[in-house]
Amino acid sequence: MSPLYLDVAVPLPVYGTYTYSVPGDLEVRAEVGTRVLVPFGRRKLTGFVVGHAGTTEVEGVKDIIDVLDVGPVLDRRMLDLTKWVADYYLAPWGEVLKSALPPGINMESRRCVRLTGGGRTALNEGAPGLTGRQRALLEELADRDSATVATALRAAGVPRGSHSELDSMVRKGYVELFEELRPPRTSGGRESVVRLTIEPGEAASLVEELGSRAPRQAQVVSLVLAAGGEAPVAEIARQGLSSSVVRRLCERGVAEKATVEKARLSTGLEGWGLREEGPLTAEQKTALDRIRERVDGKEFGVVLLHGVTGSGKTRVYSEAVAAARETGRGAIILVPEIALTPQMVVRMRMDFGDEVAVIHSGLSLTERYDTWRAVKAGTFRIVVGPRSAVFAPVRDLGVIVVDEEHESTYKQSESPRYHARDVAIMRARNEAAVVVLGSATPSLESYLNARDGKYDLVELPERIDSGPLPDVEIVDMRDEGAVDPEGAFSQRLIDSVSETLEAEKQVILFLNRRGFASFIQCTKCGHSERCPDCNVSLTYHASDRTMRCHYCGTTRPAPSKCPECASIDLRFGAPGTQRVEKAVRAIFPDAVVERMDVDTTSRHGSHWRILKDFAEGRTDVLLGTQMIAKGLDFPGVGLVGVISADVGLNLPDFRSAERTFQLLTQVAGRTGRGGERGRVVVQTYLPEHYTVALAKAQEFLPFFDREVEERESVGIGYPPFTRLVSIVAKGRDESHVIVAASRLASFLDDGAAKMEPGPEVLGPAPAPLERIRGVYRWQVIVRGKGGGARALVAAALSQTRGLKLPAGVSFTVDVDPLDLL
DNA sequence: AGCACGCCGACT
DNA sequence: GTCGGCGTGCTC
Repeated sequence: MSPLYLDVAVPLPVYGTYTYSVPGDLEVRAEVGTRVLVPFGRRKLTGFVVGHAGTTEVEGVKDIIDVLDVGPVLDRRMLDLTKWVADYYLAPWGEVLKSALPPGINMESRRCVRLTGGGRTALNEGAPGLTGRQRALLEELADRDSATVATALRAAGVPRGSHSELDSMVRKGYVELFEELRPPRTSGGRESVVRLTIEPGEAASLVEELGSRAPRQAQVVSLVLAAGGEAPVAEIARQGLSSSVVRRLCERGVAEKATVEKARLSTGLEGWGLREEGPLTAEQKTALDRIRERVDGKEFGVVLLHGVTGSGKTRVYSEAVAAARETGRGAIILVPEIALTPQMVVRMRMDFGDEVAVIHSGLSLTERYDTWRAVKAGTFRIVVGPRSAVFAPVRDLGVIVVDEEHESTYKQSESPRYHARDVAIMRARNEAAVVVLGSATPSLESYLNARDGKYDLVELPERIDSGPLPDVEIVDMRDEGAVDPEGAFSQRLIDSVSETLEAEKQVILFLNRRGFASFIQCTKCGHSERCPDCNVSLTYHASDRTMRCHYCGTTRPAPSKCPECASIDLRFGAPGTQRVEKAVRAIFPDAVVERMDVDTTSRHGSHWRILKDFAEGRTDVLLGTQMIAKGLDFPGVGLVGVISADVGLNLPDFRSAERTFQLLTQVAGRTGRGGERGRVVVQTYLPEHYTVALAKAQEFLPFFDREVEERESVGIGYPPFTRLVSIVAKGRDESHVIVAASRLASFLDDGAAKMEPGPEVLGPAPAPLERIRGVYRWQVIVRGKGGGARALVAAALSQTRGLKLPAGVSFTVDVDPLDLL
């Protein structure tokens, strides 16, 4: 008995699923989990079959056009997982499904335009009676076969949204519109490779042996060796070597030809040779025992590894993956940014060879698709990748590693706003797998879960082969003050930089410039105004000279003198990296200075160029934002200077202390890598702030305890003691935005009153970024214990969606927001 | 997200 | 009087 109707989720910001009927000839193929091409309004797009229905109430049901897959691309588990993500993060299921699949595989129709014969004639005759724009459009189209309507109009300089030029051209018969259905990305996905069948050592001596006798064969062997034991035949041909050379090698029995899935790392990071490693430390062994126990028992569990970089976390990850493989299971290793973790890629490659697929931004859409298919097919059993790799279709998953689990890159900033670590935990729960979280500065929520026994906690001590902890000096800027005209440097920091440069060591200057918010701070006592209810800095609003709390909306007039010490010496904000660069160049005219922030790295590759120049000693002073806090090791660094530790602390956000501590710890770790004791100088107006004071000691635990206290004590508490949902109303008409936000807030208030325990509704208040490009933003925050806040918002949204709201206002919902900016 | 329909100002 | 701009609402 075939189902009559399909439930189809579409990848659009619409909620719920759509019902389609199935033509008889497609009934067998339209299984749950396949993608289907469906008519949607005037267009066609790819939807996902998420269920079957025997009957429907919906009128005007349309037929699906086609089934795009042979067999489901999404199995039951993946459907369940994505459904959970959609429900939990209040995101459309179709959007989640789309982001769980490789990008670029979905068909969609696009409206395209091409020149007609008449149009070409008109153009050749000088296009009489046409406007300049129409002419430009024809000329543009004459150059190419066809273009999408949008591209053609843009190229011809027609303002966005104006179709009249096009319409009149169509009427004249010069151009015609047609619909193009972009096909899914399919490529062969396979390629022919040469693989050495002998050991690398053996191969190396073979190169010598062949030497001048068979130079071509020697060349091929060394080429393949350099490529990591396997190289595409096409690559060898590109070097001007004929295939007969390869054939000889195969006949010789030292190599073989094979066809493989074409998905490999193209960065040349492969290395040979086994690293000499001692036995596991006691702590590593403990961690591994915990992991193995569960992997072997096919039991869900989470293990948190707390240890600094180089304390051997990567080795534990590798052993965990090995444990999974020994029982025939696969693994996923999530990394915050693949470009910054080449060591992880090399390590996994070395330990697991061609079982490993690496997903990185350098892959083309085709390569991503091919990799995904190969993972699904079981060709790869281990996937290393960023956030989205949590959805990799690894078969029989045994282990998920989340490296640097506290990193905010794991939270997607666009819909669906999921947190890859949390999705990983949910996926592992569903598939009876083990999650290994690792960090030197764990997130408060993970550490708390560990402390409370929900996770296994394993502390890894400082690595043995490293130098002593760097010496951290705090410069109290209230006493010392800035001595340069740009207001950036204390005399002590200038002296430290001079000494370091004289000793021919390198300097890193760090300035967390993420702060957009101007704040008012007293230069005498360091006081900055905070909200008594929310324990966050009040933000200065220049427009009406007020201080406002962005959580609860409290407003008070901006002080003209410090409320604590009555000083009138108040300052607004702090200098940014550009201003600091100017200062550095003025104070140290002979030093080679390089600045690294979003502005200097927008050009492709400049990121690497700057880091490479610094790593290789061509730069004396590297100045930058948190970009420089992560990634590569710089053994030549003698000093890390933090221009201001305060910028992050003054952000109106409950996580500002945690972020600052993580950043200070990370940036301090950039020095002392060469075995010598490094030096860190931190400038601050808040030397007594627990974050700064405890960062000096570089110990996580005291900070954790203190921060837990802070979070727990503010009202009903901040995460992880409560959970937040942030809703931002956005629109061009400020009064409409306020009305919409207020109405939503009262809706939520009513709902909260009926709940036990009732979540708390904060706001509406202007978002810290109150207006971006003419769009006003007002925020409502719901906080509650357990799933209360989420449930309340879900209920309110389902009602407000049918409710008449002021025109031109949309809501952005963020469940478990990492920040409230 | 597209895409169409529908309602108000400057021109043939 | 139309053309053409942009807001409002729907898509099984």
